[in-house]
Amino acid sequence: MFTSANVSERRQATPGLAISTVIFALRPSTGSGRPTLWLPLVRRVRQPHLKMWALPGGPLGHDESLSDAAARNLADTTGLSPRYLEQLYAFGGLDRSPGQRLVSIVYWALLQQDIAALAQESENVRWFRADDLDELAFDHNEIVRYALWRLRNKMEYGSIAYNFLGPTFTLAQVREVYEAVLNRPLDPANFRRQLRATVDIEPTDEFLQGGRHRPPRLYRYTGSDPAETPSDTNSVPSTTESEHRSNS
Amino acid sequence: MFTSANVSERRQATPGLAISTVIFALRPSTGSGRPTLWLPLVRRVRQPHLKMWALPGGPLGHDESLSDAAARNLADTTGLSPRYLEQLYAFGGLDRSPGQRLVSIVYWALLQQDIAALAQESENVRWFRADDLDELAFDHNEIVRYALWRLRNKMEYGSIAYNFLGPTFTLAQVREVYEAVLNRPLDPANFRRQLRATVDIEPTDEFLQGGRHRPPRLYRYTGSDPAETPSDTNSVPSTTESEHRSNS
DNA sequence: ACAAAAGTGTTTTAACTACACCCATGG
DNA sequence: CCATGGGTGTAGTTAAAACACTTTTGT
Repeated sequence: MFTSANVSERRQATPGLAISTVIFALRPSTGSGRPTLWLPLVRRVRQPHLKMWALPGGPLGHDESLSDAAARNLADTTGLSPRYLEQLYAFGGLDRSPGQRLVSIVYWALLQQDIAALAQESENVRWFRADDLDELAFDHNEIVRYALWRLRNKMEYGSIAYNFLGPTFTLAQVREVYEAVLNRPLDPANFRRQLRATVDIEPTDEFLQGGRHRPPRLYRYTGSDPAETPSDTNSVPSTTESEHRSNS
Repeated sequence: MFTSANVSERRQATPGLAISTVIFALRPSTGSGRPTLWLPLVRRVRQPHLKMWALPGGPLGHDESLSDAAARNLADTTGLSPRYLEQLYAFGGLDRSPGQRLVSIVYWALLQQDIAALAQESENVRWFRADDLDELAFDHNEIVRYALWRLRNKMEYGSIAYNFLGPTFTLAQVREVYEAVLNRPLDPANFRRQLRATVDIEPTDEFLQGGRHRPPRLYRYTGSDPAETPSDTNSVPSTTESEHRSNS
């Protein structure tokens, strides 16, 4: 994954540059059927940290933007393309990687729930619960922890939840997403109202059939969808979600 | 500033990597005495974009962390050290720089008001009003715009305002900072209360003398001060300011 | 008809806005 | 003593939390 060069030499003119991606998806937990947060990791096939699990990543191609590289990580490991993709942070600590100095620009991605179910798994690609991970290669545990924090944070005033869902969904499904990510129960009544207050959602004429009870109405998200980190070709992140604490 | 190598060859194994820094400081505006937002730029002394103004920056040293490099940018241009320093974003668009492909990891910094007044200026280093800049080199206009957005955003629920101020300050000074950054007037009465509600501030026994009117009380900031982007040596940003929209 | 989720209404609480008002000091 | 910024009080508004309640379906 990472071009790890000859171990031993550390003083080098240019530090290595790699792109890695934290890929989140909601999948039914093994115990209860409730959806929980998972992410795919790849087993390292070379030194350093041979055979340990690590975030998918690799060097930056000459002709791809940073986000393109991240999307390629995702395609290479899962065969899928992300519903949501945003830069997380650039990690450049001196001792992140034994051997060559390595700077990693890390992205994080969200996959649509039903599509994520199609993700390929193999001997060297496996899904893990985001909450309790074993020891990963490099500083990847810390990176995942930070990505989780960002996800939860963004969840609280964002419209990113819909990126886990298909084109239509019930309000209860949205709530399930929130509960899975934030890891706590939410009041259905209040949650519904808050969502409806957000104008970015609109009811359809359809209802989800096949449930055990009263069929819930299906809704559709109407916000400008991948409105995050848009003009990445021009390299500037978007400035959506302006929080306000106005005064006077 | 930027290692701009031989123009002409673009296909190269490793893209160039540079660190740049957006440095904000509050200085008295030329017109009114009111403080406004300024930032120092450096004039480019080589191609590309010769003689244009640009963000201070340079290559990453072998032995310095990303934030160290940003702090060094700051010291090289202003002779000062930042009160606040945080990673902004990694810019890696394909056409940011004519010639070699260049990835810039950009930091942003805040300077303490009175210390910023000591900053060196020269033929090739000059301060500009953050709000109306001429055309800068590379994509630096966009970068500054994004940094401004982040600053204003963070201002609204953060404790970063104190980084513009000295160890003690009046509440009106804090308000001046907010007004300068957010660019709108704030109600003094309500502002005071909101600040006091934030427990991170504590009154001293002293009062600021020499004003034209009733002497205002001086306060001290008590929050964990540079609590942002702390363990950068270990490369992981901090997870302070958790916003909450709790539910149930 | 009954269980359970879908969906609505209502009370309480907290936070913020707007603005009137008093206080203390320099001129 | 008066102009001005420092500082306090308070009514009105808005949003959210808590929870009781009604509706609609499958079994």
